[in-house]
Amino acid sequence: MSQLRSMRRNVVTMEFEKNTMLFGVDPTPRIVAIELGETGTVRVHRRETDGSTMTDVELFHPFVWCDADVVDLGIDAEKLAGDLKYGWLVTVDSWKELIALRNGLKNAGRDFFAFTDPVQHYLTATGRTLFKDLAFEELKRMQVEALVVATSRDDPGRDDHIMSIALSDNTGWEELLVVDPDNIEESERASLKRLTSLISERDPDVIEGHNLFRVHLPLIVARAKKLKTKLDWGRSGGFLRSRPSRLQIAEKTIDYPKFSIDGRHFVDTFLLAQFYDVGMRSLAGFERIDVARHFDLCEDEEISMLSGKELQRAYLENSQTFRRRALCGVRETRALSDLLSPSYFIQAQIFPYNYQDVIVRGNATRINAVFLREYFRQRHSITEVPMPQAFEGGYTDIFFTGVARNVWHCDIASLYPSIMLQFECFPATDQLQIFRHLLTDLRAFRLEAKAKMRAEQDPARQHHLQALQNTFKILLNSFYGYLGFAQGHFADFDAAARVTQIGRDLLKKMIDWLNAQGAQVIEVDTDGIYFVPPAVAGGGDAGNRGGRGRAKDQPGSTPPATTIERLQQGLAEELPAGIDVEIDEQFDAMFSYKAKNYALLTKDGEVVIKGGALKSRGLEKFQRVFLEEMIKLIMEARPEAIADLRNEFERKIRNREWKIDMLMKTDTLQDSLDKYRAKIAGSARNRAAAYELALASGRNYKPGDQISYYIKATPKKVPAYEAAKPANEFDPENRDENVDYYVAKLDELVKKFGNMKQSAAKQETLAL
DNA sequence: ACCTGTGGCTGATCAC
DNA sequence: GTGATCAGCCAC
Repeated sequence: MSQLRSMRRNVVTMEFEKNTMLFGVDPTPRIVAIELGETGTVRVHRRETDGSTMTDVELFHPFVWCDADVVDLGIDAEKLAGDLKYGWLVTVDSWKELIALRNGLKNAGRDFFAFTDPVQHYLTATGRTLFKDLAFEELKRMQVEALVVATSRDDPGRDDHIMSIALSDNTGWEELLVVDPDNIEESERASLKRLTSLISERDPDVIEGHNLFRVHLPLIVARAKKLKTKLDWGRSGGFLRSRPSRLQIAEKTIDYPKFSIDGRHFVDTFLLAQFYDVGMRSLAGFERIDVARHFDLCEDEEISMLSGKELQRAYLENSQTFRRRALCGVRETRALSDLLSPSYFIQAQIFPYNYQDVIVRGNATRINAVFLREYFRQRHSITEVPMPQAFEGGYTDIFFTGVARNVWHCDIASLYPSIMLQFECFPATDQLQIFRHLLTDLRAFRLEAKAKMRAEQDPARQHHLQALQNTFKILLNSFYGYLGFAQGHFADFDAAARVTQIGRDLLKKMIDWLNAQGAQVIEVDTDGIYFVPPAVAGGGDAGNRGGRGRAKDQPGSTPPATTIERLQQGLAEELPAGIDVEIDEQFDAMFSYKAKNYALLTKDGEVVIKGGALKSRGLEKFQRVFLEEMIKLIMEARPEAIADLRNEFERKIRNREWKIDMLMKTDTLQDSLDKYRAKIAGSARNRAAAYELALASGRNYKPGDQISYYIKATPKKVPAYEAAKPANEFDPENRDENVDYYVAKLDELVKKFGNMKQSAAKQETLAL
């Protein structure tokens, strides 16, 4: 009970959580799940304060927006306010009726718009959202992981079967179901039945797993089918369903079977890790071991890294190692979810989507859903999606390449949101001015949440406020994207074009002013400028005119605060009200290579590298490490040490000292293998190593899957895709990597970047 | 059925 | 060998 009370304390209700435009108009608290019920109803599951779950049966009224009256079809429609295209609303009394209505309208050739998801219908129509007044800790989250015996080529007669199913939940409960190797069929069936009854008993709101969708659920379903065992995991008894789905994460498209079950949510930490990495770009890979290592969550690395064969042996020996590995899996999944899911928990309180769907919907889609909910509430007509139109983006430029010393950075705080508000760049069709209101409120809320976070003493509440303000930040930044979102009902490409135009003009104004002050502008991207301050301002000279190492021990090279203030003040005077500029960082050196590609040496001696040319995953690890160390030497004005560095790397390649992960490359498959084959046949693309290996493997690779490979020695020079070999087939006892190939890569790097100093000096002489 | 935006760089391959 | 094209990844 005291634990319960402490959970409840983490519910921080703030004024802004009463904002109905953002959180929906209906305050019904503690809804944990919604599912379709008997005809015309939904079941609404709520968490009681004692931790139990109550189920209410509520009426369900799905709806369709039409562009005209439908009285001739014998259907009642409500005329909506305003004069936007979809000005009539037809409401029905059950999901069945909605499907019939949609078919009827389609057959009659009518234009209409309707959501496809019943939960979105219900939440939009009622203004409810999940999880209001609920602490994240009060959500019942269960973790699942099935380990399987892989069919090996050595033993083709044997089917895959489950070795174990590990389970845990956020109360700390754990259970491990191990299939008896001497009585597989019966024991496996019993394990699956036990799994189903545990789900029913412990009644989780959320079922979590790493690779839940692409690995564990399909596996469990396949075995259950074979063993004729039903998976009735629904809160009210429904069965597990799945359909193919596709997910766009930045430039990657991931195909996966989307599973659903009535009254509960599935959360795949593999997907959470993918989304996390879009912002951070710091994960080495997306297997659980990669992610756990990154967040320092590994319980026992050695155990986590057991190979499939070792694991299978441990299983057959029924060893303690096996049990530890199996449980370690669900513990890591739980820890990962603890870190990565709170932001989505908050978003589920805002957007009219299922928790599970809030995760997979894009930012702009979620904003669109808020627009439509508010237009629905005010019984206002809505637009159709506008015709897409290309528009220009941010201003990027580079004025100096090479090494510069004493580099400052200035940037405009939240450039696009500021421009949208200050210059009224709002969607022309937004007759209710939702865009303006939401943007204004979100900005105020974020400041409020930030201030409260700083003042908060309790770590748990502070954590919640951090997640909250971060969620607001992401939302704020997505509003500009929404203007240019082709599927947004209220998108406005002209408004988006105005935003970027104003942004480009502001940046150019700042550059001109800095140059006029005698500063040397180095690199510019969208909302920020790297520059060397004018000599009078800070004592740091432009570039490295005076030779290396000069600036540091010069008197006045650390500028008095007033110098920064003077420059910042001067810049501010160039800019309109509501556009705030800040000189936020200073660096000892900058290695400026190309637009969006540079490195910085911080005052603490840290090296920060930006840009695909310098740190892309498309480079092998040894290249990334070498580049980082070489650039560090260049920025530290020690270029004479580069030759030694190169020789050391060459020695390690020739002596085959590294593990293969230093030499291998990891590519993400973008197309399905069928599509790749078709493109090759039609000469629509070139062959590529990753796809050729995927095809040769015979395994069912899907878009989003990653393949690691290296280049093996071949008698003759052949294209990379012919010399590529999967990294997992690398034999450390009989190494066959092509050392000449990798040494040549090393030399290319030295040739390309080792010369940079010279070219820098040359440009500099010209510039000065 | 699903989908925020534009700008920029590189490596691999292939046609010329 | 050179340039064009595509795919993949990264900055903001």
